[in-house]
Amino acid sequence: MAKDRRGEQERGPALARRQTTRHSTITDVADAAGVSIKTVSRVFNDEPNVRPLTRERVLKAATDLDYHPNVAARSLAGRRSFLIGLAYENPSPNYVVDLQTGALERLQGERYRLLVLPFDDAAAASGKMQAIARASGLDGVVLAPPLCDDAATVAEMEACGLPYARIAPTSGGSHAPDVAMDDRAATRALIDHLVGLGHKRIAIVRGDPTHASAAARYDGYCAGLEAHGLAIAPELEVPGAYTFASGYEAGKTLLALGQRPTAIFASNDDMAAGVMNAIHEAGLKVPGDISVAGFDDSNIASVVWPRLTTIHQPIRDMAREATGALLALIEHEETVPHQVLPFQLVVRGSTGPAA
Amino acid sequence: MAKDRRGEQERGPALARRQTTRHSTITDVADAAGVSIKTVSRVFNDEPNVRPLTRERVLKAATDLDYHPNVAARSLAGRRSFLIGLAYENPSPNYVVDLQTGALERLQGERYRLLVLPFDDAAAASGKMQAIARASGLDGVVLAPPLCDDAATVAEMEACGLPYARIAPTSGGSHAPDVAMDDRAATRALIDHLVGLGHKRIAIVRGDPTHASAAARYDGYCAGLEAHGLAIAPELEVPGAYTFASGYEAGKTLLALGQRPTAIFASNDDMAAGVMNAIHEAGLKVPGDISVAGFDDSNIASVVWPRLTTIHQPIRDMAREATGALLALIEHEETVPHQVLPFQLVVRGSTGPAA
DNA sequence: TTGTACGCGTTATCAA
DNA sequence: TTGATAACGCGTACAA
Repeated sequence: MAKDRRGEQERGPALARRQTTRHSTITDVADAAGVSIKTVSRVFNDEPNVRPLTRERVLKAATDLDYHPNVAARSLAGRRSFLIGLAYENPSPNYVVDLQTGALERLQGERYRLLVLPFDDAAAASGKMQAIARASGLDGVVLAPPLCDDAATVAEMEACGLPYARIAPTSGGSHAPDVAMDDRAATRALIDHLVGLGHKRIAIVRGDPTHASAAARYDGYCAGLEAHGLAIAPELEVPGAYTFASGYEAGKTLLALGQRPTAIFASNDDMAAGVMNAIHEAGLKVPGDISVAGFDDSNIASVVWPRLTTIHQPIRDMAREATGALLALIEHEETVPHQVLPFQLVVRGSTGPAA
Repeated sequence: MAKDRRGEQERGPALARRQTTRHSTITDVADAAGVSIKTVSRVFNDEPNVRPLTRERVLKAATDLDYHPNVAARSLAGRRSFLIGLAYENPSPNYVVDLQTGALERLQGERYRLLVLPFDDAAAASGKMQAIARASGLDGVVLAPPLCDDAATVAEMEACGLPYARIAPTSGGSHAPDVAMDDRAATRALIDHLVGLGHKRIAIVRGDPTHASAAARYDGYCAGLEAHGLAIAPELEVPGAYTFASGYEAGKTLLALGQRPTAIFASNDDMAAGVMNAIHEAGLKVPGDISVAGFDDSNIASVVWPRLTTIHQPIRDMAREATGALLALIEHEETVPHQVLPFQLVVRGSTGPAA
């Protein structure tokens, strides 16, 4: 008993709103191919137990009818939305786009789509992730730093049971898969580079203390100095907030010192650009008078003058891998182990021999 | 006859996958409030004809049960996904994030969610918008430049009947609402500024010819020169591609000229940064030797040294308004008229008196 | 290897 | 102002 929907008495007033042609459904395809809807379903879900010939008939019918599975129906029946969220609170556009690009790369060719979830700060996200996820029907969430280190958010995710993965986390309390980079070792490599150029007074502009990466980079800085037998001078450590403006202020502070540093390591590129701005304003030259190094290798690093020596952080790669881990979790409920991706020291024009 | 779902014989093997608690449904709320599901539906859709008292009872029950409407079911039954796409092919992270921020601002508090749709170029998008929209079940799409000027894409959108809005379009053939800015007038304002500083040899680095904005800005440049009785010298017009690298090359070309310009207008900030890089490398000073101006007021403009004099383009505002126009189209089928948003000349350190 | 029948949680129709 | 009931299009047991 065919249900005979799709008769001539089509287009209820509410339905005829816009679409000129009714989209064909799984039933249409089944009828056209002379099979049941279950078989069509099997074909479109790559399930086994379909004869190649049958499969072809179905595919042909689908093509002829320009059939595309209805996402909403799939979601409802299958209890999954094929929607994943990317949550971040990072203020740097370069970073954000890298993040998105990486996630999207992994989703390429999959049925999953990406919803971007920007937050002003951890407080704005805290306690709301679950509600947002439910309101949007998310199947899972990728948490970028520093959100992924926010205790309240992590606790909430653990409690509500929604699959999630973290990018470059540094805090614990989570059973979620994650992809990270060794910020400490990377910073050490940068310090080694500076010391190799003859620098002995190396300053640091520290990152936003709420980002765990700030601590890791500071650790690397200290370890680097110690390894080379250099003293850690308190006046050469100035606070920052990972923003251009904070780097600019930090630069001015350092330039006002009685005995200036010969090199400044800014904990990210945005701050390094700010530092350089302050140096230029003071009429000094980079790297002639002072060398400057950043961290991230974001777009800004190759756009300022001189271009920044920095650490290339594989943000895209991390986002891609984290998304992959999330998919594995959602689809097979399997947790891929903690991954550490390699960094790269990129030497450009902003660092040179010590004066 | 209550259907008695939600009995004790819960958790089919496939269902029990993750969630510890079954989410309550509209039926649960209806039962708890002693009304029919239709009434609950009315309340949650702000439909009329519900007694205030009844409404309250429903709301109370919903709160008690932590009820949230199921997105998939809503989409299926209502034939709308509450999902809109933001399609762009812009390579500048600053621009992209502004775009997203603006769109999300408008979506704040609405039921709609945003799907980002980046494309490598117009060719990658051409002919696929409809398929993507269907595959993701989009209710509508916001097209950013230069995608919104791609003839094939526009034609496709017009043909398939999916609601869409355009940001700063310059091509025709579309009935969609759009929000724009007067690039020509803005460029004129910039030229006026330079002429006011005494410049007479003003060069232009043109934008990517596939972006219609490039032509508008060039027009403004010509109009500005003419208005001040200045000649348009062909050797002072060099091509560019809206990228940092193309600006850098253009800068070198202009510096190699027998008689150098005293000011360079780059058709966007990225190229202006490239031009400044070339000037610095040549050992010249900005603006002492040459003034440089950009267009967009993207993040890069306030991060290079000296900071760029530029045109503040209200990208966020345009994205917000375009998204609003799209919502109006989707919800009320009403096309809001073409909007033109104001620009702003931002004078910073990169322009100064002619030498 | 294939099909039947039911359920997913809403919105929409139409009657009350 | 309300409610019963039929779609919406597909996944999934279970039967064949």
